[in-house]
Amino acid sequence: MGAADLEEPQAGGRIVRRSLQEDVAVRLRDMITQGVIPAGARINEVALCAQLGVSRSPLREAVRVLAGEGLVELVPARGAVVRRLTMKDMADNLAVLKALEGLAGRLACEVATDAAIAAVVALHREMMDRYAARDRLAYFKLNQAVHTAIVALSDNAALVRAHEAIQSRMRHIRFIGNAGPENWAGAVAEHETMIAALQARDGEALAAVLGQHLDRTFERVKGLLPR
Amino acid sequence: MGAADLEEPQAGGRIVRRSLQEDVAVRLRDMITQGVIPAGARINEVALCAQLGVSRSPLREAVRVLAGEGLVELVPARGAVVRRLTMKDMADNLAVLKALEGLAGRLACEVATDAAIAAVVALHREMMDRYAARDRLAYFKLNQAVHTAIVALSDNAALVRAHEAIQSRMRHIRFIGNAGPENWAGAVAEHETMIAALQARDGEALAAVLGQHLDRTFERVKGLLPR
DNA sequence: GACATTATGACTGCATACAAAATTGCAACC
DNA sequence: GGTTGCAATTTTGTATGCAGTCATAATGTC
Repeated sequence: MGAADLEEPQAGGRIVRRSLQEDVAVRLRDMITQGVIPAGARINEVALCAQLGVSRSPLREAVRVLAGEGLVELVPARGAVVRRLTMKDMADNLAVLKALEGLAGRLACEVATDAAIAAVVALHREMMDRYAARDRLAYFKLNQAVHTAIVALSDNAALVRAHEAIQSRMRHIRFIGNAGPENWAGAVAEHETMIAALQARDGEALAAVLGQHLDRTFERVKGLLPR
Repeated sequence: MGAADLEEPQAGGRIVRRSLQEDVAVRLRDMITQGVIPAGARINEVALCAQLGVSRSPLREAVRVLAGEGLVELVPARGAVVRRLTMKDMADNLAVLKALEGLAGRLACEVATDAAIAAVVALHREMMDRYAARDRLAYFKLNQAVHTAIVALSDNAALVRAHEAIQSRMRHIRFIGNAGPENWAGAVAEHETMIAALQARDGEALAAVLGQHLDRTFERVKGLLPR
């Protein structure tokens, strides 16, 4: 898993040099969302180094980046621990997410170009195809991509960053929630409504349905949390 | 400068073990907000290590944390660069901040205890004292503390974190804006209105005045930005 | 048998060493 | 005059070593 991503060939674009610690950071984020490293677990440096085939320096530095993002917590003399979300944390994050996506929705309807909206719609359609094929992992990734893309329509980098920070913290819960027998059809229907509001450029409606969608998502994954 | 902070003695509190990289991170944040390391500047590791009297490991790891927070940018093979805010970045951040503080204001009026509100009012009064004494640095710090405290009243950790992340990115602009001859009295008056709304537990009013305050703050520091 | 104490092992934090890449300076060339 | 090629130096990225700290198991005492 983790392959078959949505990377563009970027023929003429700027050349990208990547450092080892960046790759490690990406891998660690994936491992956390997929539960390979469970919430609350300590990160054993030497063990992970052996597994990933890197030395401790790039791993430690990658972990520090995740700490800054709030994905892990640094405990002195005890290393890094994957942050565990309580029910309240989840609710808190969702409240913030609602505010952010609401703002994003309103801005998107105001400033996005038709082409950009069309691109999101295309993403949505691809997601629907995956739904039709019952490809859960692909659906999950495209679902996240759609939300990220809608926020990106706002053309507000700070908003994108804040949104991504919160999303990455909740991604694990969503990941396991995605595997369960929740109301998949319901979520899909909400997405249809979202896209309709976006195409109509009705910011208020989009903000409202995004909020609703988040509330219901909360309901869907609620049972998976401690306390 | 940087001394005379508002740290509690924490006599009975839990013992705090601090690592070197944490201290370095704190120092770096201060250096960035105060412009000791200017926006857009590369961070020279060996030079900073010599200045701070630490080796490269803790410095690099601290820098990685700041990168995760979005304060600096990691450029492969070229180290870390202090993120530079364009006018648009500033506007973007403010839009998000408005959404966050609006949410915080509404929540605060709903859930905060009277004692907690009283503590914020006390902070506000101390800030007013500093204003009366024209102590700009102390005023600046207390001003930030008041905003942080109001957000903290919401009892929403995710909100606090998101707010802090954005605040820390704008802190430098505010710092230099604080030194200039802006409309200090106006800002102070807005703070009075804020506190009044808080004491009245009028969430909508508080959200509105927080938004206004942010807009005007933007006006005040607008001229200090590139482009 | 339960509890306090000590000893052992594992792990993190920091420092340092080495390798690879980039910046700088200079000279040659078009 | 400006650009290009090259070499020297600086700087970053990665690996490794060592000391301090924490967790756990073993030991001894009541």
